Amino acid sequence: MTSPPAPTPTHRARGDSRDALLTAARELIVGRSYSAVGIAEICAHAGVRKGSLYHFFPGKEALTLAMLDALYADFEREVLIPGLAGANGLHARIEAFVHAIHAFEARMQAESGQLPGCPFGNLAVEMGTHNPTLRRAIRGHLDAVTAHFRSVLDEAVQDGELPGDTNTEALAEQWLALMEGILVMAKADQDPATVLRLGPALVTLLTHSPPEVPHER
Amino acid sequence: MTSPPAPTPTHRARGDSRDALLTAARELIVGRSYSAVGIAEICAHAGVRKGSLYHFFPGKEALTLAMLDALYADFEREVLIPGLAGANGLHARIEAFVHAIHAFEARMQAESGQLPGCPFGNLAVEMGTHNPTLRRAIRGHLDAVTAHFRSVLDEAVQDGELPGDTNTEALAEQWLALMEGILVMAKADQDPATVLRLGPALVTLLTHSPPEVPHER
DNA sequence: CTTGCACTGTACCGACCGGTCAACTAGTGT
DNA sequence: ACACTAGTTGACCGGTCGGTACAGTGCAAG
Repeated sequence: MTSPPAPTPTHRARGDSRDALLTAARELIVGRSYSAVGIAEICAHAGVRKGSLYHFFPGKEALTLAMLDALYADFEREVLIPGLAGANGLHARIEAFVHAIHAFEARMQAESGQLPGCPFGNLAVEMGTHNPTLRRAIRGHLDAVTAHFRSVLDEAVQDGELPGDTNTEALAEQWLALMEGILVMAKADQDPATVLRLGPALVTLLTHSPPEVPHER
Repeated sequence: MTSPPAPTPTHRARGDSRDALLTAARELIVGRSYSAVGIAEICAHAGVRKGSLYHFFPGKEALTLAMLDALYADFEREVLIPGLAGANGLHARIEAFVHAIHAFEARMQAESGQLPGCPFGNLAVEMGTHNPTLRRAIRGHLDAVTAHFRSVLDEAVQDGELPGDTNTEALAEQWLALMEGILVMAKADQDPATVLRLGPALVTLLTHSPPEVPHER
């Protein structure tokens, strides 16, 4: 423990260039988009030269992939878990979640002047048609979000707030779809109030889950 | 009628270059995205030289604006009106609309190999944060779609299918948001079946409109 | 002290971006 | 026959894109 405070075998001259690149890529790509942000701008924002970027990552796509992993981890820890587990009852949890998203969008707009919408949904739309690697990675993160939604719904079923035969898997996916749509609209408006205005739709969708018509086949 | 079939006063040597440019821009930009398609590619696809493009349009943005106007007009005539007015009853109309959207996405994927999602939603997401002109134009088209949804809901209220105090304006906006979200998910999946899988959420949302809780204030 | 190696800095690449320009072509009105 | 002009053409512009090549640079182990 008296040795220098570097647990890793590398020397790491000064500040971690890799982390700086990931942070810069996150701020810029989330604030704008994948194709609107160039390698040069990411490097400048991170205070790192291009050669270092290509030492740590094979290219822009790999950097973005790593950035998305870190972004999802933070989103899960800072928004998903506290926003969903904080309140009691399904209705209250939905409202808490909507307000957490609203707060995030409003803060981003205050900081950068732009309302970004959902970073994962944005990338899914942007790269869905011409970058299968990124598309699949994003799809995986969206699935992880759906799993969190589902556990909330399962709890609501156990507490008797939803019918026992509720298809929580399907409903969780619908929840995510509506959330993504709300954020598309908010981005089109560039107004965080749109999140609050459309939020009640989530309550309608989630508390009236199976349309009384049994699934005809 | 023995004169050449050109009713307009201009000479128009051969095929309309302007229309060819609009068609090419539509096919390419809808199939991929604004920034992924270049001027050169649009011109090549239209069989027109770059100089002609800049004769008819001041630039890429103006071309896209005109393309979006034509695209919305066609969408309204070919999908929105027949898809919504074809059936009787709200439930049937929703299902007909979902199937119309599914058919469009499946056809696009069969033709171009890519499932595009909603062209307007895509552009809203792509340009929302850094092209206010395009953003506002798209927002206008989305409003026009909402107006169509609302008239369907108003009819349902008049027919007694929805409560008389239904806020059809708010509900129409929620309808659009959910539809956009469904198309984001379908694009992330690159699978038109996602439209059908999530379609029932529209029925839930639209036939249970105001959560029985009166709007607390 | 010397060697090895992770990391950095800079110059450079070909391709492509949106956009400009002047010269040309071909119908139209007089 | 003439001039006018809408439309067309292809060469060209500066700038930026993602990515590459390679010579340093400084730390750590031998």
